[in-house]
Amino acid sequence: MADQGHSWQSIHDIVRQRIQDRYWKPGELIPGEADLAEEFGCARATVNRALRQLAESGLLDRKRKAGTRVALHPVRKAILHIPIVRKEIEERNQVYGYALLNRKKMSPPDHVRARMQIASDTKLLKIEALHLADGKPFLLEDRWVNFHALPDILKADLSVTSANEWLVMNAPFTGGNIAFSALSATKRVAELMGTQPGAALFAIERSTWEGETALTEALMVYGEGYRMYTAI
Amino acid sequence: MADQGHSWQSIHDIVRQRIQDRYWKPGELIPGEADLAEEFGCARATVNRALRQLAESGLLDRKRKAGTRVALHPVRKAILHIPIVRKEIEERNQVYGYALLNRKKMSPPDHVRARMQIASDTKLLKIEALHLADGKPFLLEDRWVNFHALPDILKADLSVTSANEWLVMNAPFTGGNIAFSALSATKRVAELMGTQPGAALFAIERSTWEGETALTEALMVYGEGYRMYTAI
DNA sequence: CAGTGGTCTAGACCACCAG
DNA sequence: TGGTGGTCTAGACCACTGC
Repeated sequence: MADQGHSWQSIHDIVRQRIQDRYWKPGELIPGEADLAEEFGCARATVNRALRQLAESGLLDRKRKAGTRVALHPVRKAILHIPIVRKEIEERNQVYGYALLNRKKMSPPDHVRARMQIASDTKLLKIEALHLADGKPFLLEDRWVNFHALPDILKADLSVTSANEWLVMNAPFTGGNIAFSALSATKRVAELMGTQPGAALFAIERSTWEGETALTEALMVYGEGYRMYTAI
Repeated sequence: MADQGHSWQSIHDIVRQRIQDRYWKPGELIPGEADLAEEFGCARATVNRALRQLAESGLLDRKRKAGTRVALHPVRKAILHIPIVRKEIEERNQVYGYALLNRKKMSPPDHVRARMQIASDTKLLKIEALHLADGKPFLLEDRWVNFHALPDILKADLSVTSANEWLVMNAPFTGGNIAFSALSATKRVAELMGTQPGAALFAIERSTWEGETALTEALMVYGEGYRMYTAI
């Protein structure tokens, strides 16, 4: 017979409760897996699963030999789900619209070239597009694409499918980074986004790489009042 | 002997590579755990561990009976680590400073009362504080604390330890949410933060709950030019 | 060196749900 | 209702690291 004792979920919950109740205090060493397995009447692997989950959540610190301790400074992790823009708008039950403003091969400015580690005589594909929700400006996409690494994008009809969406579907990447910031609307951005110059806008900069090769770098400027939510 | 075949990590990497190489295409059904276990010469549990990890990363969709498919729209998740402000500044090798601007019990405005689901005659502890990096304004903390649920905070010396830090160390919570946004500096905020009125500032609003009880709600306004980074 | 977590195995039962 | 993933077990070896 299997499954006589606790499930790893129930052990997870019990341990979390003990941490919350300060039965085990921050920094304190909790019993080893073998001891807990005996207490809960289950296999050590089951305890391991529960404690591993709690460690991933940042509630426990685990080290071989040293044992398992309640995290002193529980790292608060917020997991942001970054959807395709179209889906984000459709999930709000709004009608998605899209307008390609600009698309041409050109030499990127120095700061872009430096970040993407592109040779000085190399051109990139510059794309500007506006994403609309219910006909109103929602997001301004300003992007540089390394088409030498992604030649297929030159064949894509970017007036129908956004570069954002094309890349998600067609450009596997191995890594990258994201930066969130606030920026002040320039006159041009304000006109495009239908706000006043100087308005505070939420922006995301994203760069993605495949190995050592930069694929794309994008600045996504959201409309005024946009908020990005997540649960913790 | 154990550990003769592949490790779950190596299987994880192989499968990820196959997805990236389009050996298994988006939406496609991949072989079952038993088949893969045979192919890799390991136990099914090992394959399970690898595939579970990939599903958590959003690369696979798994369903009982239906099998495992390559995710059609790989959800891009960004994990934000939200540190204690002091640690964030110290990790930049800057000197942390802190100034308590305001601390008193008072009735919260309606929108705060509504969000926190506080009875209309209930007072909360209102705290304003400025966090400094190398003596310059870094973050403005504007917070409401439900001291009825956290009576100990009334005994804390918030002119030494920030409410932010006190709460992290002393207030276990079961849930909450975070919103990121951009806002325009009011005259008062601009004076405190040393910027011009109207400057675009990055802001985080956080609320935390223990069960059904709201513990605290905070608006954290960062200095001009602040960027929040994370890898993907 | 010895104790702890990390992992793997072979086998088993079960929950779910598409067909 | 049968196939698939989800989980549990008892036992084992290993890797890391504090003492």
